[in-house]
Amino acid sequence: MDIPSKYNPQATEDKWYDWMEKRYFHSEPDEREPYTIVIPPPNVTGVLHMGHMLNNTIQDVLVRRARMQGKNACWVPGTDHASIATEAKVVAKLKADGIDKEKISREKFLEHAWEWKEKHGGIILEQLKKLGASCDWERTRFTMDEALYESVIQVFIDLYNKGLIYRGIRMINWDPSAGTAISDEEVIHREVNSKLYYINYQVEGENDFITIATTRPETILGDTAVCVHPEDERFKRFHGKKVLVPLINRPVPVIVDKYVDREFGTGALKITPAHDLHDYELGIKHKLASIDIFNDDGTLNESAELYIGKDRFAVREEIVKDLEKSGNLVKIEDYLNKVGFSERTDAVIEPRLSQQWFLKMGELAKRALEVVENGTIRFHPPKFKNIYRHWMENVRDWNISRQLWWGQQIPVYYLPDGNMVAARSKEEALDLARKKYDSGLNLEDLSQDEDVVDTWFSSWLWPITVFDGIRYPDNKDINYYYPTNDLVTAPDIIFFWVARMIMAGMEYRNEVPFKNVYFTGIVRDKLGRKMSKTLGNSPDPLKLIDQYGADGVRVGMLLTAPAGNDLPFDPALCEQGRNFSNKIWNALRLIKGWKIDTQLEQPESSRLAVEWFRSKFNTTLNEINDYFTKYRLSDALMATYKLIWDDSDLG
RNA sequence: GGGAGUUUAGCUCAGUUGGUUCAGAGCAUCUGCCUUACAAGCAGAGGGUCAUAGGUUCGAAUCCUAUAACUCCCA
Repeated sequence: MDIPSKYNPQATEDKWYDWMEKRYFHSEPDEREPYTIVIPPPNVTGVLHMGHMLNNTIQDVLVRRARMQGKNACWVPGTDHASIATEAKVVAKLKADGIDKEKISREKFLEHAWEWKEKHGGIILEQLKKLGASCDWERTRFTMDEALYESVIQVFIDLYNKGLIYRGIRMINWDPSAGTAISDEEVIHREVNSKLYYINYQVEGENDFITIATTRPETILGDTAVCVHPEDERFKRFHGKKVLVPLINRPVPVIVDKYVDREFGTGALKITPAHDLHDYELGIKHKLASIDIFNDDGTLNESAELYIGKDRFAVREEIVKDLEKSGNLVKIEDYLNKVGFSERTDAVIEPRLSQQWFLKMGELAKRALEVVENGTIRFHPPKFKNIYRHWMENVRDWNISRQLWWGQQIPVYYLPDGNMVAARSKEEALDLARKKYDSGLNLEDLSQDEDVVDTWFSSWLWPITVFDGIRYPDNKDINYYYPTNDLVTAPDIIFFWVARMIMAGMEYRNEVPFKNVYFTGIVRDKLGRKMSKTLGNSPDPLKLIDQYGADGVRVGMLLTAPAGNDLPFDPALCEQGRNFSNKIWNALRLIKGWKIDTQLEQPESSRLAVEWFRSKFNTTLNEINDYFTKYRLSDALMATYKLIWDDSDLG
C-alpha cells in the first residue's frame, strides 16, 4: 500500500494553508441564515498562548459546524490596540534608541507607535492561521482602524451629549508604572505578607499620646486626622484634641466616627484622605484637608516635606527607621493584608484623587442585566449569571480616561474660560463653541483634552464596529450579521468586556450583541497553577502543533474542557489527540484497501453490518447535535471519538 | 468581611424530575498478543463507603441540615 501507516499532520496541514488565499471562509451577506462570531480581539502586542489556543479552537468548532449546516458563517478576526501594553513597548523601544518620550511631540510618538505596530503587531493573527482558524481574513479589523477610531469618537460625543459621560475629581486607581489612571476592574487584589506598624502620635501640648496602627507608614506625611470610635472608652479623653503627625509635627484633629473598627489594630486610625478611598470619604464627611504627597511615578513630592523625590517603598523603610529614632515607633507585627495591583503592569496601585472622565453605568447596566436575566442572552455554563448579576447591581461609574497617547484621543475641547465642547474635530468644536458660548472665538482658543480613552472603550463596541454599524447604522453588513450568535471568552473578562458589550449593544443597536456566551475555563498546568511567563510553565502552542499536529492539539484541549471548567493541561492529552488523528487516517487506509467486485452478491453479513452502522451513525449524530445545542463540546467530541474508535472499528 | 461554586475510580469529568440501562466515560494501570488499516494498535481485566456526620423517604450520588477542604468573584 502506498499510504504510510502513520499519519503525518505537517504534510496534510501545510496543504490546506492556501485555504486562506482561496477565500473559502469569506462571507458576504446573502439569502441564507447568518451565523456570526467576532473574535475576542487579542492584544496587538500579544503572542499565541494556550488560552488563545483553547478559545479559538472552540470558536472554530462552532463556526465550522454552522458552515456544515449550510448557514452563512462569518468569523471576524482582529486585534485591539492595548494602549498601556503597546505604549510601554514603544516607550521602551524609543528608550533603547536613545529617545525620551517626554522630549518628543505627541504626533511624533504616534508615528513611532504606528511603525512599531506595523512591524511587530499582529504576529498573533499569523499564529491563528497556523492553528487552522477558519476566520474571514478579509474582514480583519484593528481597534485603531479609521472606521473604528471614528466610531469610538462618535460614541464618546453621543454619550457626552446625553450626559452619561462626565468629568470629575474622584478617588481613582493610579498605576505609577504606566503613569495613568485605570478602572476599578483593572485592579487585582492579592493577599500579601506585610507588616502592621504601631506608631505614637503625641497629643498637642500634652505629654500624652495616641497609638495608631498602619500598613503604610510612608503615608503619615499626608495625614490630616486621627479617627477613633465615639464610644471607645480608651480614647474618650482625646476627643476634641489635636495630635502631632510624627516627624513633621503637623497638628491634626482627633475625630470620632462609627466607621472605625474597634477590634482592628489599636482602635485608632490615621486618616489620609488623599491616598485611601475610605479615608477620602471620611475626609469629606468631616471636612478634612487632603494632602497629596505623591508624584505620578510614585515618588514623594514637596507636600510630603520629607523624603522628597524618593520612591514610596524606599520611603517606607526609611521612615520606619526614623520613627524608631524619634521614639514614635511602638512595635511591628506581621500582617496579611490585601493589596491592589495593576492588571497590566503589576505595579502596586496608588489610590489617588484625580480629575478624570467617567461613564455613568446605572441605566446602561439595568438594561444589560435585564437581557441576561430574561434569557435573551444565555450564559454557558449558567452559573456565571450570578456573578454577572452581582456586578451589575453594584456597578460603579467607569473611569474611561487614560493618561496615554496611544489610543483614541478624547474629543473634548476646552475654551479659555473653562467651558468645553465635544466634537469630532477642532473645526466642528469651534463652530459649536461659537454658537454655544462666544461667537468671537478662534481655533487657537481651543485646546483638546490630552488623554485617550480606555482600550475597553473601543472593544465594547467591537461586535458593532467590525461591521461599521456605528457610523453607518443601516448598512448591509450590520443588518445581516448583527446580532452575532456566539461569543467565546474567558470568565476573567466578563466585566471588562462581556458586560460592557451588552450595554453598548443595547444602547446603540437596541439589540443584544450576541445570543450565547460560552465561557471557557482557564488553562492551567498539571499542578493546577495558572500558566504564566514567570513560572515558565506554559508550553509553546506552535511547538505542540509541530509535535502533534494542529488537530491533535485541538482535540487534546477539547477533551478535558467542559464549559467553564479549568483545564489542567497535560501534553499527554495532545498525544491522545494525535492518536485519534492516526485512527482516522488508518480508517482511510482500510477503505482504500478494499476492492469492490460488482459481480459478487452482497453477503447477508455485510448487509447487516452496513445497516447496523448506518443506524448507529444516525443515533450518534443525534446525540452529537444534542450536545452542541447544549454547548457541551467536550461531550460532543467524545461521542465522535467513540463512534469512530469503537464503532467504526472492524478489527 | 460579603457572595457564588466545587467535592463521584490513580487523573479529568458525566450523572436531567430521588426508583430496573445508577454507580458511568475517556485517560492511566494490569494481563495477554507485532492477528495483512492502525503497537500512535488489538483482545481482556481490575479499580469508587459518590468529602464527612446527621435527617427526610419504602428507597438518596441525587432532597434538607451541619461540618470540613478547595476554587472563584466582590469589598
